[in-house]
Amino acid sequence: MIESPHPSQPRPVDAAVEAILDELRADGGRITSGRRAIVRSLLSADDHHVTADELASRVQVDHPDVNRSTVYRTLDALEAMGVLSRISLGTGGAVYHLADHAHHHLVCTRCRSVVEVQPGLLGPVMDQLEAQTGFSLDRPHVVISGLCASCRPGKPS
Amino acid sequence: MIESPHPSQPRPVDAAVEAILDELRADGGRITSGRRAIVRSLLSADDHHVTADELASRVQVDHPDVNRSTVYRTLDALEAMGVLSRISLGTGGAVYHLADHAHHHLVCTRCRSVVEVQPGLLGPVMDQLEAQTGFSLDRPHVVISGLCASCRPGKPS
DNA sequence: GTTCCTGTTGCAACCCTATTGCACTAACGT
DNA sequence: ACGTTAGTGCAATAGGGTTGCAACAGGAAC
Repeated sequence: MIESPHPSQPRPVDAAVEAILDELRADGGRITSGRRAIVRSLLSADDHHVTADELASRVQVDHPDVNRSTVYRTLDALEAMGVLSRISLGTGGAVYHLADHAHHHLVCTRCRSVVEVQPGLLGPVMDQLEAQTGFSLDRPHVVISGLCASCRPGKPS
Repeated sequence: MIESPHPSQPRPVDAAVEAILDELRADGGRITSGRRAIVRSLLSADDHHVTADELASRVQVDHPDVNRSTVYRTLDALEAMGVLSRISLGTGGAVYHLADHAHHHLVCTRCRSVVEVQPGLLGPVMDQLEAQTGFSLDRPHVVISGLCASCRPGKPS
């Protein structure tokens, strides 16, 4: 990993990592190299939805000494702080994404890909559901399953 | 279990059990006492959402020799035939309900109670989602999580 | 009624995701 | 530098479900 030649212009990812770590510290938590690596990996993930296991594997490339249970515990801590959301996709592992990136989820039951849906679309219906049932809906965690365009019957492979 | 004194007027549950078993037979399957017990228990469940484990326990009261894996395999078979739907509630076990009883689900993340929502309400939004994303949504399996009225913060216990 | 083919079952072992108890380590306020 | 205490690695455990295999049993054909 080559560091930027312009330390006075930190990469946005680095700034975001430190911002989250600061939250963690402000919450009475401690900053360890493992946690820094986990947060960095979380932020630099291309797809915004990572499972705990994927994250552990990625982190362990550079930090083989970071245990899977540490990843789980760190994710728990970050979720408890509201920094990220844990989305349970039904089958298989849960996925995590940053909480500031709010949306609903469509997940393909065959290829397990996740498509994000703007929260606006479901808003009015959710309001109506809440009024009818007295539920307080968990809007960032809404998951609707189905078959994505490529997995629909009639499509090749 | 006392049988009806009027065998010419079978109880509705019995008729429904045999109807499902007939489907199973028509599909090339065989009818066993275990399967009959499982289907009967499924149909006489008061709440329409049973987990595989609950079902196994109920069946084993009268049929202790019916194994858990048999329950899973029978439920799989019935689901494959479209007789029932398996709903994955996120955390904890999946629940099953009859497919002819279509609805969406709100599930409380605290007490795990399930409230049914008429399919009509979400229909238009689902159409829109499908058009936008190319997904073919799994309408009977829609689950939205949240806190039910009794578990909302500020309520007693 | 018997036979035979094949679907079904019980059992135990296993998989996957996640959690936990415990002894040890290390962050960070002082 | 030190002490407190949060965080960590490790191994064991839990929950929910699946699977390989040998034995068993529907039920169509005779």
